[in-house]
Parts: sequence; structure tokens; C-alpha cells
Amino acid sequence: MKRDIFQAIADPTRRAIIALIALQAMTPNAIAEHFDTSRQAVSKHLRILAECEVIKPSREGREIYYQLEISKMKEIDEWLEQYRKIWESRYEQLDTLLSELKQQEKQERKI
Amino acid sequence: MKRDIFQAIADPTRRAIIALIALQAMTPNAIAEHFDTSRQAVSKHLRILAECEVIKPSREGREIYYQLEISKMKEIDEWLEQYRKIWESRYEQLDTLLSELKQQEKQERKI
DNA sequence: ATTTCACGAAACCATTCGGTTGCACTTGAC
DNA sequence: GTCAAGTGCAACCGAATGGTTTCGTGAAAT
Repeated sequence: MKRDIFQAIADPTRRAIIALIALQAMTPNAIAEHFDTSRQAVSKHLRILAECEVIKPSREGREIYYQLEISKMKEIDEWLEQYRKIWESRYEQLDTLLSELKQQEKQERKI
Repeated sequence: MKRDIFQAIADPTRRAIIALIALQAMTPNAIAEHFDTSRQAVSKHLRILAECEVIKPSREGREIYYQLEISKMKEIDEWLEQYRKIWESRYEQLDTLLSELKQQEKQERKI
């Protein structure tokens, strides 16, 4: 029942929806036109995304515009941060290794 | 059947496994000790992670060490990039808005 | 007031998921 | 060679997932 942002982005259709409304809010019908599934199926995805607060609905007459809550994306970014640190330090290690190899080459050339 | 990195990180146990072996490779048994599920359940998660190439096994005698393939994490980072651009530009817009409001305040004070 | 449109909710279905138990295989120890 | 340790795999199970179809509701249009 309890869903989080990671489950929200696990489904490719939901990622596509996120990408679609990233720049401008859209109604369920407009969104559904971009997929070959039913409007109701899209509606389900929207509900899940809204539950996770990745998107936010705003009513306008009889239409509902869904807008991306970009701050939720930052949560993923924050989670990634710990691994970013690792791969950056790996790069440094690689740099060190490369310069060591260069140094070694020089030494060998001298022989 | 076809799984991607986003499905791999959707499960909390798998995220915990990733965090666990991020700094040093570990064997399935050692990993399983950190969870209250069976070794086989962990083994299943490892298989999924390996399928997605998030982790890489390396045999040592009769033990298998699983190591995080940190480059796979970058894929998520690359996907996030498009949204990072958006939230950064939103900040700029917010800055603009704030300075406009300040300007407006000044105008009103004059009246 | 009646009809139409935009949408959500419910019921149902096939598939997948995450877990367990039991078994098979390979490797190191005796 | 025999035994134990470390591991993967298959079968099974209940719950969740993603989809469809049908129905209900509120707002706009007629």
C-alpha cells in the first residue's frame, strides 16, 4: 500500500508521464493521448504519482491539470548523493592510477 | 522479464543491499545476515541486481563476492539530469520573482 | 432541464513479485 | 573418498501490479 518515490518511477509509463508534464501541466485526457493504453489506466498511474506527491492536481472547471512536483525529484538526487561521492572518488583513484602508470612508463623507457 | 535499473532500486531490500556492498564486496551469506529474510530471498534479489548489472559477482573459492557496479548508478543520475535542469531554473525564476516583489514593495511605499 | 464531457472508483483478470521450503551442485576440509 | 559449507535453482504461495470494462459524479454546454 505505502508507496515511495522509487516505486513511482519504477514503471516506464509513469516515467513517461513525468517527462510529459515536466514542462507544463496537463489533463488526464491529454496525457492519455500519448499512450496506447486506456484513459483509466493512465488515471491509475496518476493516482499513484499523486499519492507519492510526485504530481499535484489542480482543478479548472471540469478539467484537472496535473503538474510535476519537481522537489520530489530532489529526493532521488539526495539518495544518489552517497553513490555520487563514491564514483567521484573512484575517478580520483583512476587518475592516480593513470599518473602512476605514466610514471612507470618513464622509468621503463630509461632502462 | 526485462528489468531495468529503476525496477532494481524500487525494492527497499535491494536498495539496502546496494548500500551494504557499496563500500566493499560481500558474499550472499554475509549480506543475508543483515536482513530478517532467508538467504534464498536475498539470493533472488542479488540475481535481479546482477541481471540489471548493478552488481557483479566474482568467485573466490566456494564463495561469491558481489560488488557494486557504481557506473550503473550514473544511469539514474543521467536520467535525473533533465529534471535537475528544471529545478535549477525554477530557483532562478524564484529569485527573479522575489526581487520583483521587493521592487514592487518599494513602489508601494512611495504611494 | 437535459445532455455531454472530463474524470475517478469499483470490479475483475492475468501476470509479476517477494517470500518460503526443498533440492542439487561445486568447492574446500577431513 | 566422504562430508560440510556456500550457493543457485525450481516449485509453490499469497499479495501486489497493471490493465480493461463498467458505472457514478460533477461541471459545462445545449
